[in-house]
Amino acid sequence: MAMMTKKTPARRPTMADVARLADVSVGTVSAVVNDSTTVRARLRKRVEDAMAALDYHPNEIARSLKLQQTHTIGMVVPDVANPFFTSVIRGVEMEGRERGYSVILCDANNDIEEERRQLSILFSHRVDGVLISSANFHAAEDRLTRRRFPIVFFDRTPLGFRGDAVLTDNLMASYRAVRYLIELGHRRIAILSGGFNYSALADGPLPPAGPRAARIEGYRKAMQEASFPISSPYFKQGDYKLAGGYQCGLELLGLPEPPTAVFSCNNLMTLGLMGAITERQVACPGQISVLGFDDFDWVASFNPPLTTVAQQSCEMGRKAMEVLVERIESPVPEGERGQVIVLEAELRVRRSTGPPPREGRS
Amino acid sequence: MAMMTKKTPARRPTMADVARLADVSVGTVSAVVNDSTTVRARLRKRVEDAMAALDYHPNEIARSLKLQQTHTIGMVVPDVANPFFTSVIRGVEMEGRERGYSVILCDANNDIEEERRQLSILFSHRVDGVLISSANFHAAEDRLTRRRFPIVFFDRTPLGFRGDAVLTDNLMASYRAVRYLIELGHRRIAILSGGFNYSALADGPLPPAGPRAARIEGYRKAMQEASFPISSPYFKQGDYKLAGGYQCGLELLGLPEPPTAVFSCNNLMTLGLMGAITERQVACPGQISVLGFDDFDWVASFNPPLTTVAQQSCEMGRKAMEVLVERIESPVPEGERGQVIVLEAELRVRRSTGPPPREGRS
DNA sequence: CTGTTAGCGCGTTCAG
DNA sequence: CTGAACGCGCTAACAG
Repeated sequence: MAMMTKKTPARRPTMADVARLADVSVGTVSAVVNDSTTVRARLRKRVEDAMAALDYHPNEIARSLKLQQTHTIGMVVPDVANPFFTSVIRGVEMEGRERGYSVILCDANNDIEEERRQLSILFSHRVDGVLISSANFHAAEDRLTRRRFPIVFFDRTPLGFRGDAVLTDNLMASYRAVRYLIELGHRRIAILSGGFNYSALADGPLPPAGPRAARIEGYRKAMQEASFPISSPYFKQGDYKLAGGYQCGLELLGLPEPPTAVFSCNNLMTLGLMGAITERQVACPGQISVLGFDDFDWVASFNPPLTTVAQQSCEMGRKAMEVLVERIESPVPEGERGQVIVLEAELRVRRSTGPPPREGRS
Repeated sequence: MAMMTKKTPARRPTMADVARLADVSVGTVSAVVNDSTTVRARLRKRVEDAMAALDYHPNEIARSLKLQQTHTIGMVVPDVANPFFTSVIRGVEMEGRERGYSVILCDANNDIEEERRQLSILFSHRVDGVLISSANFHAAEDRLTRRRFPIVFFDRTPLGFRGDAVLTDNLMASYRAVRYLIELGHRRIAILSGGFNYSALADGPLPPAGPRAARIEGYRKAMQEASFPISSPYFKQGDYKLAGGYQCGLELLGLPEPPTAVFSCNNLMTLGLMGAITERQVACPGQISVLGFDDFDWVASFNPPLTTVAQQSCEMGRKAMEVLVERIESPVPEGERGQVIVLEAELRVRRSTGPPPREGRS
């Protein structure tokens, strides 16, 4: 029963098919596919016609097996839904397209175990390299960097990192942001930072040392330089998520002496904060100024339009891909350090920041 | 010169290496990798240890070549940066992970020529199937559906489509949205729709028939049912982008008799519209109510929080992947129609909608 | 210039 | 249960 099922299941044309139709050898077909110049125009034409007639697409899998390279790279991000990463992905895509690389996208979902699994799958697929914003640098560095496998970190790197990476100058970015607030006349400035939201910390010896520490440090530096105290009720740890920003916002607003400005280190938390401000009917920037990290379409349409520090997210993707391809095509010499590219962020002043209210001045 | 470059360039362990180390045959190693039950526990253990010691990852490329399937699918979206697609991608990722498929992401950038190229690359990579929100159904349908290549459309489909697809019930969604506005007492209701922004239209016989037509139709139906006139100044065509929404918003607000409510068919245009409203200092929802399409983190944090129609974007991704895998693993019988899954959207009432101002009532 | 052929790493058969 | 042999589609080296 069911004898003739799957007989010739829509087999895709192979080089041999093309060769047969064009009445040449597979070697010749291969030559025209890889456009070696050693094929006469007439023959080439015949081959190309045959390819078109058969709708032949070279089997990249077979080619990969032979050439030992797949023209595919893996990209693992902690959260595809975060607009920052979305924008980086876009940059990677663009650059990849131009350089002939496809990208396999993996969402690690901020889960370190998942990340390990994803990496393993990428290895199996024999990607030529990996782009990663890792939740666990230690493991990733150990498994990849030491093995001389082409890998470029972006957004986050481990402490004392020696490989290739593309990063934002977070310290300078947040320093400038807070300085701007200070110049506006603010003195009671709160910071809404992320907490350690990675389980990675439980078992890894290295702290994430991602953007978080640098952003806090920039705040600290600016405050200290102005000889302003950093009072602990103004130092809030969120969860990098909307809910945390909302909660911290309510707490800040409920303080006996609330801050006149808040520097929010993360886009999602900024949203939560604005939600709290709107709900409590506090005037922004009249009563409280808000300066957030990351700039997207929606921040300018907010009410009020948000002043932000804009990372060059798309550019970060492009550069990361560029460096990766460079490494793939000419591996780094023995014992050489990788290159770390640092991107500047830009302060975009809109209307959520202004001078502090009267009673807020010294 | 340079005699010994690339000598053994960090060769990855192969099955033969594992077999040698475990002192078994490759056949046995293969058996444990594919966990055939025909391997004794003791032997299996030895093989697994060897794999771990060598950090062996099965070569998925070789396996793909042999098995004629890559466990990889291609996903092409018109715009990776659009939060709607981001969310769909997330769903696809999740479902793919569970079912053992990796996804190669392609951003067609709303460019039809680019889409064609991406599809060709995906074919070359021998993806097992494709998920697509196409800018050009005609070409895509022709090239894929007719060839019995597993493909699932999402978000947008061609008119009279007969294959597999996962869609939102856009007509019902917008009908309900507009009805809600009508029940609130509005009568002068404007619609902010997208225009034909795809060059596809120039050469294809089929209109995109994406969400656009259905959303307009829902509006028309609700208005007609209430016997309200659809006045042409209230029927705005944007460009699906922020700038277009802003521009249309200004025009709407500048009308001698401005609408008391606006139904915006696209998330980016909603943002532009809100920008215009904020800038003109028009009270929302006091003077004008706004109801937008698509629901994301930021809409609830807006001032005022936006009332929206929420598509099940993540679910759309999951379902699309589910159907695709189903097709891959058991191809549709000759002549059978594909299945079209329709997802309901949900109205999320927040504070950007309210009754019309006094002078707006009949 | 063009044809022929040996693997790339793996899964599968088949005879032990 | 094992070991050897073949072929998936392609590239590159060599032979003509």
